[in-house]
Amino acid sequence: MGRPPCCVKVGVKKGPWTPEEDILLVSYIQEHGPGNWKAVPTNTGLLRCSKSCRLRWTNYLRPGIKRGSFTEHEEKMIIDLQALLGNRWAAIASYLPQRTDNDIKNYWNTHLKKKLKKLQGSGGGYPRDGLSSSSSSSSTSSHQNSRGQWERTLQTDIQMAKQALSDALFPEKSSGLSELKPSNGYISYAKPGSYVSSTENIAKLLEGWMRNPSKPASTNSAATQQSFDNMAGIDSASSEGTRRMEDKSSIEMSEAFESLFFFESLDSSNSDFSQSMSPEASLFQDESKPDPNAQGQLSLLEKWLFDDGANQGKDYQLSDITLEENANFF
DNA sequence: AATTGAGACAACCGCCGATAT
DNA sequence: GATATCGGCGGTTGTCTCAAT
Repeated sequence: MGRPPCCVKVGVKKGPWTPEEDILLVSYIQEHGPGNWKAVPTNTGLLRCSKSCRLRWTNYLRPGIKRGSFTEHEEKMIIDLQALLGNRWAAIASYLPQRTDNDIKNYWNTHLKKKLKKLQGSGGGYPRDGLSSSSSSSSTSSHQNSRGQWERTLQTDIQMAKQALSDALFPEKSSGLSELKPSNGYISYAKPGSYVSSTENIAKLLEGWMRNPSKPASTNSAATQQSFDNMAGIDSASSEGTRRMEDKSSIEMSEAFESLFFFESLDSSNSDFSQSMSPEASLFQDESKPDPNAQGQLSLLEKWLFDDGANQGKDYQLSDITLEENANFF
């Protein structure tokens, strides 16, 4: 018995969000924090369903989202993580905290699928075809092979995926098979400070909407400017949204909306924001200080990745890892 | 300049698990 | 325990942009 759709109500607006709607939503969340999405349409007057509000926030408006083209490093991480985790985009996104699961899913479907298909056709490239790693290949082979063969195939898959993932996550520890040099110096999990402000996201949206923003006198603090500078540097590779905006107007808009969209909730003391994130993603939320738990979980992952020696030769059971240790990861 | 097709991505839909009643 | 509700996730679709013709 499925649930009825949440938005059967007549009068619920669909389609692209307008800047005005975005402002309403962001203002509300700035005041109340994310969560209790059911109340958002009621309290804001938005003619959107709660789900739509949550999605808009999660995929577009929330702070720290990086837009634009994916770096080589990100791309490889996605491929490797997909091989390891399957189409669990939210889990994959937790390793790329600046990217949303929707973005990663889109990128996979539009770019990487084709790329991997090509690579597979040419017989080179990445060790695993992520397309078939999670289910299709395994299930197909399960029909063709005996159980033992299937298990061996799976073992090989796991080992290869682990190797690929370790290469991507810990290039300094890898065997150097696939040295990656992120073009922008972005290291996803290791630099909590790489989180960026949402101002540019909003500024992009609001371009042309407000031509004469009244510049708040107190918004040009060194901290916020630094934040924007960092963001601009990080996001310099982005093309789609950024190229539509002149640098000057970008800065002006960012300054104009700095006060509106400066999220105190980014502070680690605010738990609402973290609660709105997936457990995985919240690992990366704290800008100011590394999360000891995150460190611990990374260590666990690291341990698993590099624990081959100890486990090789033994009857290695994936389920041992996934059921127990993954329970700690996710 | 107009048309068209492909690519990119924002948004929707339906299902599931967790939780409240 | 049954049911209703909510938030979250993954698959899919719709719309927009841009390059090629």
